Amino acid sequence: MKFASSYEPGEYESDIYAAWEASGIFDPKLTTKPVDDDGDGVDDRLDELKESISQHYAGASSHFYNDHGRVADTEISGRDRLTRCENDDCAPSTLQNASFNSSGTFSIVMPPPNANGNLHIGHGLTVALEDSLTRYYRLRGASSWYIPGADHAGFETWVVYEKELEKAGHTRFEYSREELYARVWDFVAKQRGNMELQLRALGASCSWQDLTFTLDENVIDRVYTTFEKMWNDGLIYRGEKLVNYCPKHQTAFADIEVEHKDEPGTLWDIAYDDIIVSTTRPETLFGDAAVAVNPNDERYKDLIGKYVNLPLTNKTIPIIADEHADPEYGTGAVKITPAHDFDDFEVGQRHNLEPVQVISESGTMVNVPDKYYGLTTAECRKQVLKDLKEQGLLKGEHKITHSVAHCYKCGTVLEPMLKDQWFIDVEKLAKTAIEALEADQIIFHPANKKKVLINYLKGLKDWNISRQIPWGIAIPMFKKIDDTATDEPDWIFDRRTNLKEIEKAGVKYVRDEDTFDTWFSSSHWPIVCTNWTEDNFNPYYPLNVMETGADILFAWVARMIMMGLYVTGEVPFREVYLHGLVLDAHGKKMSKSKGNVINPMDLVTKYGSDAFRLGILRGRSAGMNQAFSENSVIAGRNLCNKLWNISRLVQSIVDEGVGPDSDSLQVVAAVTTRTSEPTLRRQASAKRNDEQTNPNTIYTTLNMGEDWICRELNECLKQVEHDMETYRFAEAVEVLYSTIWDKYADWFLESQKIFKNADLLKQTLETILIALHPFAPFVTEAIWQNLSWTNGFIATANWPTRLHYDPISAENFENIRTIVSEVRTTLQSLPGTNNSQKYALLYDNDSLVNDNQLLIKTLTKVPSINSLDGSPRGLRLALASHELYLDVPAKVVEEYKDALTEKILSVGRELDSLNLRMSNPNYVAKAPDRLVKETTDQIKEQEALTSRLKTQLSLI
RNA sequence: GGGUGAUUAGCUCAGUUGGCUAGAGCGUCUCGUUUACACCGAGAAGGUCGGGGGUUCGAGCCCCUCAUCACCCACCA
Repeated sequence: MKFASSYEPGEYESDIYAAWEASGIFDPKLTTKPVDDDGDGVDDRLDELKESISQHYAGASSHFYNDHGRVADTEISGRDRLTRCENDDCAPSTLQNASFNSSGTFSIVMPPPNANGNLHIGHGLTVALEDSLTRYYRLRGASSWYIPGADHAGFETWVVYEKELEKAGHTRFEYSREELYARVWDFVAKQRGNMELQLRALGASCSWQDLTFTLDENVIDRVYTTFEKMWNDGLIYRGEKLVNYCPKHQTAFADIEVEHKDEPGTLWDIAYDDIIVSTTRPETLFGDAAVAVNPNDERYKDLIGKYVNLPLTNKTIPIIADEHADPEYGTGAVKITPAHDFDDFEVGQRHNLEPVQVISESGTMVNVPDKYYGLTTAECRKQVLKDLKEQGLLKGEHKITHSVAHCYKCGTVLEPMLKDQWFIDVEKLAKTAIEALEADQIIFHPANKKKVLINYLKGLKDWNISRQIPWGIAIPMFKKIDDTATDEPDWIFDRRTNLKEIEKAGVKYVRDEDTFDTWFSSSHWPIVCTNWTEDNFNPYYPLNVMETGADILFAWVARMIMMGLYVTGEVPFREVYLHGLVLDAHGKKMSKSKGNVINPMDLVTKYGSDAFRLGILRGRSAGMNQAFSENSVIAGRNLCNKLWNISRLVQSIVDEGVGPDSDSLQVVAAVTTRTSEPTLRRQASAKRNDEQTNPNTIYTTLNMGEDWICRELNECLKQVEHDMETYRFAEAVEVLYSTIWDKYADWFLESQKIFKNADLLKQTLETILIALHPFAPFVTEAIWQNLSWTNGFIATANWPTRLHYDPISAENFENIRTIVSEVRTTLQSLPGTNNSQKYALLYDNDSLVNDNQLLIKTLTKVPSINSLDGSPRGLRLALASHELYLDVPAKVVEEYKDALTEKILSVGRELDSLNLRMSNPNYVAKAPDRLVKETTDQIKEQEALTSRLKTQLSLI
């Protein structure tokens, strides 16, 4: 036997992944280049692919048996079969995904992890989700394409690199842009590779040949094309605007990158001659252009239009009226500093005030009296306050809480700074996106995010795409330096960003040193990953689904939608699945400072990749921030080991060579016949169409347990299909877990220790292995490779078709289960230990029990099952509506009396509540007949049970 | 200030358009080891579904209200 007694993931995972990767099964069946030999304008391979999918649905079986006991006609074509079986529970459900149905493809892109970083827990979740989807659709026959990516992570990487520079005693200012870019490129190249290995360890079935790096040439090319188009369309403009600027990193940010935090601060009252202004930033007073008061503020009405002296300077500034001033706040008078405050900037524009920049890009004071020149803002504030105090101009000081903008990376307080930057006019882009969203061209999971996104887009401001960091895609704009060429535009677009200076029509231009905001290039991700081009056939665009974190809904998803629509005229994806944050076991955010960070790779090493995937999907739903603990990974590990041992047992039975043809089975079958024979016997029904599975796998169900497991597996498949197509991953895992463990192992396999129907065991084991494969790819493949009768990879097997069974027989097995459970419960509640080995089970003229003695005996472990001779004795079982007794001495029965009385009371309570419901005339009149009948039946059942229990009690 | 979500067993969470006695994993307790698995088997305990009101024959689910928590956006001189 090849199977060890427990599954050790470490022994299999890397070999399995290597085999998958080498075989090329992760690459899509279709490329993006069309083949049209017959010239009908449709890609020929699409037809083939669709045909193979139809074949797959058909399951190529010549007969099938449905739940109504009829054998269907032979030779049903795939398509017909699909239609006919839709409501019949005998074929896999029709795939819900619209684009899958039309093209036979499934495409998904990976949100690119930082090329030179390590994967964190969020990546672990992303891969578990995306890979489960990919593998599911691959098994369903789609040409599946999971496109991996690596991010140059412009700002993140730059921050890391700059720290390295600092450590080495250097600064960025010692190098040119070109030198810095080259150095970071080398730095990243050296660090690269870890995360790609980690993706493999997580089992990501992505197409490595198509890995896209965010600085790949085709990416830059596409980004430049879009930029050029926008430039020509007038969507790009250069504006001197206030931007959030980090003095430490010396770059501007988009609004979205700014982190606001509530902090304690001070509001100072400062006398500007006759008027006292309130400010939290006294040091910026040198940049003041006015004092504003509310036009309706009676206190200051007479001062409007007058001039006051600006303290510590010899400047005078006007008092103006503006709604911006809130009479309720502070003194009601506010100083206006257009160059260093967003609101003030707007006030300044309204009143034609000249902005004066008093803080430099490195965060020191400029354009101020010599005394203050060169001080940092903090030093300057101190000095200004001191000087104001000495002059008696500081009139008040109030402690307040206000929100302050911080750099999301280093925490430095951001400085609003007046800068020339490239902006995108987002109005039209946002409008188009909103229309697409409102027309439901994209389905969101969770659904409410659509509304949230529309809300965001409605208030979107123009997008600053300039960044002053060298690590990124250079902005392809050049500024005229030749002043004599007055007819030429100041700025021109040109792709030659490898050159610092260019010449065009005899005029010299110099390149803008800035790089693009990474979100600008990232917004092209679905376009560049799928190789979408203007003139190309591409069955993979739009993507079927975009899976990413809910936290970057605005930063990324919104921009991909706008850009997709702008560039391709189509939405970039049909559906969006957003996952929430993975929190620690107590629902707290993971952070280095709290020390509660979980490294996914540690868990993979400890418990295996599958265990991690199962564990992180458990209990998780779209868009929710949810806790994660090692316990759920342990549960996943246990399932893998369980499955391994299930397979071990099945293989050992198969090795014994028993099957429907063998003599031994005939003997067993003879003593375990069905209580009810189905009207027609199904036959040769489970032949598979794929040569990767044994074409001789044919089974016949021979007893109730076998029919029952087929029914349960069908039900499980149906649920998993539904869950996958509605993105309910946790539910899919849940139903697989309980089907495999609680049903397949605990009942079916236990019963197969007697019956040993090898062909059915093979068939059903394949079913559960394939169904679990999307979630636990390694263990299912390891088992598949170890089983004696399977061929090829399970990763490319066909999704199971429904199993055929006798429904009446399947239902009868439930009776056996009830009997067995009650025997077990009763025996355990009797006084003493090892009761199961003490007392025999007695039955009276009961064919179900008579025919299944061996099974019941095995499952309950009672020493014997005997026909009752003479009058009843011992303890009568009550819940099962069969006349059964445990052969227990009178003395023991006596001790069971209390338990019995309690049981009668509890059944009585239930009966009361049922009767109460029926006594309500409105219930009978208004509730659906189905429910009323159900209640009536229940009352009958409970009454019968009560009377049985009472009889039992009276016997004692 | 605007918005979104949450509140169900000791812990973490399911509970799909309202409909059987509200489920799972982990934890707890009892019993069990003749070879698939102790990463196991059999059983058990544990919830007035955040509070209050309403709609309904019927509410964990729908409506109103209150409370608590979390997150997002805007913004606070």
